Amino acid sequence: MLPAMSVDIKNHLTDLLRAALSSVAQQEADSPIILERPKEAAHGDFACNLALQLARRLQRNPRQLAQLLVSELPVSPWVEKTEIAGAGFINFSLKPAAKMLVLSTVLEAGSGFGRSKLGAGRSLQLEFVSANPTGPLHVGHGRGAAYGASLAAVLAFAGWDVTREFYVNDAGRQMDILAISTWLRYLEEHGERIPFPPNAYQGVYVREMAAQISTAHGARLVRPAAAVLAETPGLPEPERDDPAAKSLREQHLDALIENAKKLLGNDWAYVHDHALTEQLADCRDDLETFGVAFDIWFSEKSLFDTGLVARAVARLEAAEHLYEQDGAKWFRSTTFGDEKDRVVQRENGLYTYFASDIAYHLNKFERGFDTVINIWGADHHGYIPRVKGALQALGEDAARLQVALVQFAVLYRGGQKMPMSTRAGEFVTLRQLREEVGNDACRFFYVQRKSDQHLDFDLDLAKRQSNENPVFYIQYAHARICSVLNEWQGSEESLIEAAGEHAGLLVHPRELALAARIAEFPEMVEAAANELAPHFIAFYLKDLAADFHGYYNAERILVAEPDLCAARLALVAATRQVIRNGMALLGVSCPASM
RNA sequence: GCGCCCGUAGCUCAACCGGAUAGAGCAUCGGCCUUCUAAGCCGAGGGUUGUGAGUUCGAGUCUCGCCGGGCGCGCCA
Repeated sequence: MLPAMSVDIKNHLTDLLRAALSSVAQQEADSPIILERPKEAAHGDFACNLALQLARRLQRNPRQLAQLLVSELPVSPWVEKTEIAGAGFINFSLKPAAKMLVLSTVLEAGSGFGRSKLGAGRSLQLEFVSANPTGPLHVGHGRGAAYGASLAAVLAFAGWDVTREFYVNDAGRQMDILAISTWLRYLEEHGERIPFPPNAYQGVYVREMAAQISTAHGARLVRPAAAVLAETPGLPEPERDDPAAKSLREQHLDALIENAKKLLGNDWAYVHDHALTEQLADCRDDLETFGVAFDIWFSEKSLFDTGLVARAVARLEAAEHLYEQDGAKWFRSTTFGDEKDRVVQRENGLYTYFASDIAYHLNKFERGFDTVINIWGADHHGYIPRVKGALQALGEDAARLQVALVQFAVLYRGGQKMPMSTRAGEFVTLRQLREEVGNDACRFFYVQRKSDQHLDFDLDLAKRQSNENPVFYIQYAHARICSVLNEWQGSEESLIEAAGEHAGLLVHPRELALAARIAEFPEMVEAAANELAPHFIAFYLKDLAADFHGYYNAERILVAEPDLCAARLALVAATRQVIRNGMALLGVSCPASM
């Protein structure tokens, strides 16, 4: 028997071409050789456009060059024929046995099939979600979570050493607003009615936290409301929507916070931390249920506590990238291609969010990751030049930072766009979405689009348990295979044996197509990793399932001839394995029966 | 106004450093279950890839203009 498992057909063909190339044109021997899988079956199993690529540099007719290359190709036991087609493509057709080599590979590798060394163990940090812990995650966060988790899985499978990180914005004004919102609701519970500001957090979860505090501390945190009200400027009329009114409301809220801090003393920190802990726990629980896990929850506050923010700003200052204007410190980001310079330290001495973000990114780089990837909402795209600029100014190689932008997801129900105003607290939470359509459909729907493409999330479709729903289509293929293997009741080992010995019996066009699809999986993983595009996997799985369903309907698997039956079982068992491996990357389950 | 992203079948979207006749699903129409799960399969129709030029053996893909849509342009986070 031939050493089937050790042969990777694509590499094999590349080697053949490389050899031919060096004898035809020594000076071009290092040119990249790309093998494609032609869409058209008549074009063989692999196609190479090498002759077309090199024709001009070598000043030769592409077809003649292709002819030359073909005549220099070493003989291979796996190649049936080599043809020159079209403008100068070299098309390879493989012997049926060569196309089935992959079955042994899949069955032996199992859940490891498709694993790649592309990343070569290089360290990579992936930061995603990083939502403010000021309320439940909504459907927009869900897309970032699903995309990030799938991408992390793909990159890890492709050989990177991946660290998944959530940046916790626990230091800013937003957290203070959450704390004041909680305290005001608490006061309401105890009969101290202070008008609840329209720009505070309106959600029911705030009342829930207030109730928790009441349960634990009774009325201990009640302070006379009049004292707070007396020192806070009045709110403008609710109808007013002009910039001045908006500004007044923000001032009012800030004043409330300041007064509350004074009134509550240490209890302010208690309310603040309670709210933070609650929301963070809720967020973590939400994500975990969604199959999204993080290795590190990185606190923004810790950057201030360790002095890193001040240090980063000082370093920028020492490198003369800062200047003072109107009492504030500005980073000259225009030097690095930004539209305008940015404030890092305000007139009141407080650092901006940008300053802590510089510190955070500096910290990421200092931790030594080879590559740092941020997943941001597309509305943050204008933020990229200033962060990269700051890293450059600090003497870092900004190219180590990549930013993947995720567009918004828009929910549709009954063909109608669903409103998602966070202000009114009517937004759909990730939790609601998950519970409505289920984790599997949720994860899959989020990643079946290119991430930088707007996503229309059709709730009705996601819930439908029918052929219209791609998740079920793939899971159904898996369940069917389980059912067949169940019926057969043989051992896994015998299938590996069958794949090695009888795979040559598989010559039906659908069998060849299915095997070719299976063989493509490792390439899809690498492509998805390179392009940061887990949606490749989603599309691939749909194609794989389609190939299987077509085969299943056309041919019976459990046939009387034992060798043919075993070979077919090996083929579908390999299909099942690849479905599992692919679905695992997307965080979608594979039930054995449906 | 400036910057970034997008425009592909009736709808939602693919298209692997530019490759051969631009592909799927849904929807529409016509077929397939006494046999391993019909949540399936087979077939048909449906396109000047917004538009005009350019680059080259070759452009949905790259460059420029125009048209249309989204987002961003705070001492907010």
